[in-house]
Amino acid sequence: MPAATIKDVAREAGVSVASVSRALNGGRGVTAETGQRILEAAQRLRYVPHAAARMLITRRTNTVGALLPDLYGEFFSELIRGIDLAARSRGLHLLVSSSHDDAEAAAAALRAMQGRVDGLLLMSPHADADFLRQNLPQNLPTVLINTRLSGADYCALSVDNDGGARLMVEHLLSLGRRRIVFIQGPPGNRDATQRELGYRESLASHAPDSPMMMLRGDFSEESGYRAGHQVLAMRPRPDAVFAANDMMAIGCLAALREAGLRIPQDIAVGGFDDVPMARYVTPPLTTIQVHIAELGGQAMALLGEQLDHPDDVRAGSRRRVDAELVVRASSAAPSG
Amino acid sequence: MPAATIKDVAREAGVSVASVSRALNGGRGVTAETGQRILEAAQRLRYVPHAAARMLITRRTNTVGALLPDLYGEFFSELIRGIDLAARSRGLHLLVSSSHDDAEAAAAALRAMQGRVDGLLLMSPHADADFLRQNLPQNLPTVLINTRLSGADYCALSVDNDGGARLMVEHLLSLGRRRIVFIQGPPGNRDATQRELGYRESLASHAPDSPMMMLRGDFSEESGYRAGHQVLAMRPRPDAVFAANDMMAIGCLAALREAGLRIPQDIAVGGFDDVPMARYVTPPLTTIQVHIAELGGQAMALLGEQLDHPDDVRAGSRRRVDAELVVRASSAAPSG
DNA sequence: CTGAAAGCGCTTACAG
DNA sequence: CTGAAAGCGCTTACAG
Repeated sequence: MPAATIKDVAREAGVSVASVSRALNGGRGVTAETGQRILEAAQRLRYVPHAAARMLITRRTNTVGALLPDLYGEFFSELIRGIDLAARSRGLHLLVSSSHDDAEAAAAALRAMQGRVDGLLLMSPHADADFLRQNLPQNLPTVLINTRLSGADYCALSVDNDGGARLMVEHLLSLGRRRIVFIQGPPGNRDATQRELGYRESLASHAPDSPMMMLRGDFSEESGYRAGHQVLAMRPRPDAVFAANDMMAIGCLAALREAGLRIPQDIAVGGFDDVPMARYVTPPLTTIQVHIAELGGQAMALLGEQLDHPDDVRAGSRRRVDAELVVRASSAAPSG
Repeated sequence: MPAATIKDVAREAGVSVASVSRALNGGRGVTAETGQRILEAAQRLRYVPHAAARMLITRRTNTVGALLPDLYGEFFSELIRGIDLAARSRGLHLLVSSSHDDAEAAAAALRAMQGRVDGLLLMSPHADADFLRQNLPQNLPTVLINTRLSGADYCALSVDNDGGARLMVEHLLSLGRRRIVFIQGPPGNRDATQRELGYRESLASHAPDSPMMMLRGDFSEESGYRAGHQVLAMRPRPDAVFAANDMMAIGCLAALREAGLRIPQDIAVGGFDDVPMARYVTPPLTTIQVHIAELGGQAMALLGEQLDHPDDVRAGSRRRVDAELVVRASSAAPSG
């Protein structure tokens, strides 16, 4: 037997469908007594309003879409969880889509979401200004997460990579380290670039005499390991390494320890991300923690505001999620 | 300006809406020439069919729902990724919902999905037979993932915990270990119980003379650490530890090493899950790997079959995803 | 307060 | 091949 419709409820309660609709949507415009009768009838029939019909007439889907580059790994896991929680608390459903290999696939995913969502959370390497102009349905509330976009047409939210990196450099400097080498991430990667910028800025302003030293990496543990070997060959040897992410820091740590260096006595090591593993390597890794779930939650909050007040969207509004220094054993004063 | 509708396209192309619909849905029933004209008009207007209207009339949402207990952590991260990939390859959208603290919240989430999805992937601690009968919309194709349900009314998919645990025990036995202690998971946890069962079965059938030894744990690293101390106190000391999950194995490893035991020479340690960290502890952890993404993918495949052939649903069909032994340095022959 | 009716944007028999 | 029309299940002015 097919699911009950509003007609069935109306018949069961002996009223019109209009009254059923009113009773079930807040109960305004019906007497308490009719309302009660309708509610009971609906319960008896296990009536659940047909979502599509409601969407069609109200032009509201009560759903938000999340377009992400991937779902795998710590970062996305936390991000989507933050989004999910915030969406649920607003009574919104969450439609996810990820793993778009190229811009065309991302565009298709974007199109496919059209009409299914009231708003969009978008994080994509393809999301430059052109792409958005081409593919984003106009008037669809959208919040950009961690995109490289600098334009002022959309709300955007990102991690404070720059500030986080500065925290790390200042921490290392405060320990008395003066020869801090930076292991870069993949060229063109936005996070990596911003973290490097923070390193440069902080060093320039707080220790103008300290040399800026860069080693190439690609975020992989292996590249960190290789960079570790390069560090070993540098003369005079750096007294601290700051890797643009934890995995490289971990690889570097391994290379340095294999060579017999004591950490942090001989050389301090810092990373970025605070992956779960950071606490488990030997010695535990000093790093920068970002509250990713909060990133997702705040993005959802921003989107929620747009949904509630479509008129005064503060397009171009930017917000950042703070990063935080987590000191562990891999960094300490040279003496001890 | 509001989004273009099928009427706009019809007017633009100078045909009826019926023809537009036919042209855009496979092009059967229109001449190539008209079809072409319609396609161009649609493109010009950036026409995207209104999803809700289509759902309403076709009774198809082209969406599947995934109800999960959580989204956080390695397991769910991989699971949802496997689901997402498989869904996309079938042209299906993915609606997710998670973190239902109690049965009532899970029920509400289930109800909210009604009418929004063509099928359901369900993994929930609350999903016992009663719960499903009460809350699952009838006739909604559903695949249960890793539920404790033994009934024969639904398709179900689960991890082969039992077989995986047997692999580990057989491995340890093959190394000559004869006193293998098992660290249990949380009481009532299905995975934990099945893994323990595998331990018992395997020991009983392959080494009936070996003692069965159980220590209580709760899947946390701390509980593994505590269990490690208990292991140290046992006389004669076990020559191998099999923890019901990796985190406990890692905690146990720490306790044993702190006490000066050599691993694996003095005692071998095995875990279950193959979390990313397993490769990074010292020594790297021997464990059981489960292809979680495959679990998600296969669940989606099972659901896809039901969607394609609603008539011959093989309700009650069970399937398991294999587990695999990954040997690392934490286990080896006692000699070295 | 209540109901009849229009209409949201589609698809699909049904005629022509 | 093509179009007019019905209808999917709702909500919401509009009357009464």
